Amino acid sequence: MERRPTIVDVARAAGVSKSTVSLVLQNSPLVRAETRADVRRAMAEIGYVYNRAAATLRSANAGLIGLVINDLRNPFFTEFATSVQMALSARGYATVMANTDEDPALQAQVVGAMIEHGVSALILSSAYGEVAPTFDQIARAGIPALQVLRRAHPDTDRFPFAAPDGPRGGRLATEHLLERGAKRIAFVGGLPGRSVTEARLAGHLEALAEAGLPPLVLEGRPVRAFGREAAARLAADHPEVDGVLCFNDLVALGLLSGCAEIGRRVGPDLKVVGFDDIEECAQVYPTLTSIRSHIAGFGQQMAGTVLAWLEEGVRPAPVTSSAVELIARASTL
Amino acid sequence: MERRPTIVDVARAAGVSKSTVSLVLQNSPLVRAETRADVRRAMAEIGYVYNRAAATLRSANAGLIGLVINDLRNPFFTEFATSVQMALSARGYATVMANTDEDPALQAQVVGAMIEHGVSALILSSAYGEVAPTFDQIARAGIPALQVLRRAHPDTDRFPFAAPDGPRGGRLATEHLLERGAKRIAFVGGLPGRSVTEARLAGHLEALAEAGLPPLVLEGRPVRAFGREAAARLAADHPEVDGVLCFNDLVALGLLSGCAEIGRRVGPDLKVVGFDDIEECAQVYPTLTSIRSHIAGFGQQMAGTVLAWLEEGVRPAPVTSSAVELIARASTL
DNA sequence: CTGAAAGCGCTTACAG
DNA sequence: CTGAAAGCGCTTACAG
Repeated sequence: MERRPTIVDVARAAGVSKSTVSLVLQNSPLVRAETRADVRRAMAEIGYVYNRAAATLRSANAGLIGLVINDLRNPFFTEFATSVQMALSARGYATVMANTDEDPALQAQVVGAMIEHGVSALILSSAYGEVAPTFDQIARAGIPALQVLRRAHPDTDRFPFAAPDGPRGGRLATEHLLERGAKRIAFVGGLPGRSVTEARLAGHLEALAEAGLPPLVLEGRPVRAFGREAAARLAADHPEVDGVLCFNDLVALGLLSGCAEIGRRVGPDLKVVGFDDIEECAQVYPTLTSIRSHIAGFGQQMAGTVLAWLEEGVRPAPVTSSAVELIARASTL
Repeated sequence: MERRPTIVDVARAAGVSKSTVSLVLQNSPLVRAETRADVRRAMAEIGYVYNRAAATLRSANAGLIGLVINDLRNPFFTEFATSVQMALSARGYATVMANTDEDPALQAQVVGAMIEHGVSALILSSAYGEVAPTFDQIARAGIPALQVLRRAHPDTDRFPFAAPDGPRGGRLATEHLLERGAKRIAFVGGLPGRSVTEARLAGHLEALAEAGLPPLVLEGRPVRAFGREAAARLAADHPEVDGVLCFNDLVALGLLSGCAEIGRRVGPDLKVVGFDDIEECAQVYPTLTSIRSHIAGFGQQMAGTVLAWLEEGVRPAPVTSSAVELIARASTL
């Protein structure tokens, strides 16, 4: 039957040894240009396809990176994951991707599967909770693993962490609301005790304290539905609130919908700032002021970071914060 | 150095031969329960991790499925990809996922990389355009490949195609608009000549013809920004239009924003139907009537279909349409 | 039910 | 620059 051709077949067709073919495959400078061309031609002729499984078995680097995401349906994480994957692809790596739906047990399982598949490194936007099983496996496998966006495991020496600067973003947003004349500001959405919530809230509370204003925090799931609910709750329970910093854009977009529903004008009556600046912020009405996390760029950077670690042994700093900036739009006019 | 343990180490620890270990790994009924337990215990003790690259080299099925998506940032495709990936994961398969950003050349490249990595099968929501390089490679590799959502390659005998029922959805949406009293209906968004546009439009035009109404089609990119623009264009150029079927939910959501912007009331003044029923439809204000494609269920089904093909040789029918239904909400009240 | 042997398709020293 | 040989960690018949 039509067995897939191997380097032996290529060697025969090109009239060289299989070692030479292997060297050509690795772009080794040891092979003469002419020989290289002969070999390449032979490959094309007989339809040779490189078998990475065999190469992996012998060498180690499988050219596979694992990407684990807590919520791939959330557009923020989708944008991140997509930009990581495309950057890795451009560097010749394939990406095994898995959504964990915020479930640490499922996360441990998919990470185990990825290790079996021989991923050379991992990028992990972890679920919260019992993450020991996940990280123990990674430690045993001894592969580079980068924590991104959420600091789920405290040992950042072993598992370096990188994320957009949450405290700075919280501060910028709050200062902006104050500049635009807000007198009573609420922080809406985000679950307590989670690293992202803590970071964003910290900057917010600092700026608020400096302005001599008391905090008002409405905790909640970081989803549209909560934002929508919050619009009604704010109007009913805290009518004096005239400025809102949302935990993320989804909450803010939900809040916008909720305000439209109850006839509250966003901008004049209630100033709203989102967080992350996903694409939709510029498309809704009114357009949404947000803290830009430059998530696509951040994803590309993480791809570069993990490959530098893997290929050149450049271990990233334990903690890295990437720059954020405020994008002012109609929701705070 | 700390070499990763192999089946030889397990065999030694358990006091059996490595063949036996291999059989245990494959859950072969040939091994006695007691022996199996001994082996499993030994594995746990020495921290054995299965090396799939080695297994693949010898056997073939790598337990890896390739998932190629034209636009992973679009929430409709994200939902699809995520549900496929999670269903595959539940069946013990890992997913190599890649976004092609609608670029057929990039698609050919990522498909080539996936084949090198030894994916056992492919699920492909293809880019449009020059897809021959993509499908030629797949044919040469001789692996099962399922076209989903978009019929990019005409040879559905070789590359079976499955998608939610576009004509039926187009018809249901149009009939609903008519029932709700719309007298002049436009179809907004979708690029001409593409399989999805053609399918949805076909059902729409049929239903319109049966009602004796003339068509009005505004072609455009299937994105929010186009929908937003379309709101203004409709108001200016076709003020008589009182019902709109959008190519997809993104266009419809953009249209809703655009209507809010120009102060046109969706529902009373203009009835709007989206297509696919992504999660956001139930969250916006006003809530959006849409054709539910059951995309998560569809994704799970596709995972099952490709595994049945791969594992049991059950080749799918050349063309499969999955059921759609209309979900009526406030945008057509 | 278990063991010994060959082989999957590469890469890696090691000679030449 | 090129070739012959060993070996990566499994699975697969084949005996027993």
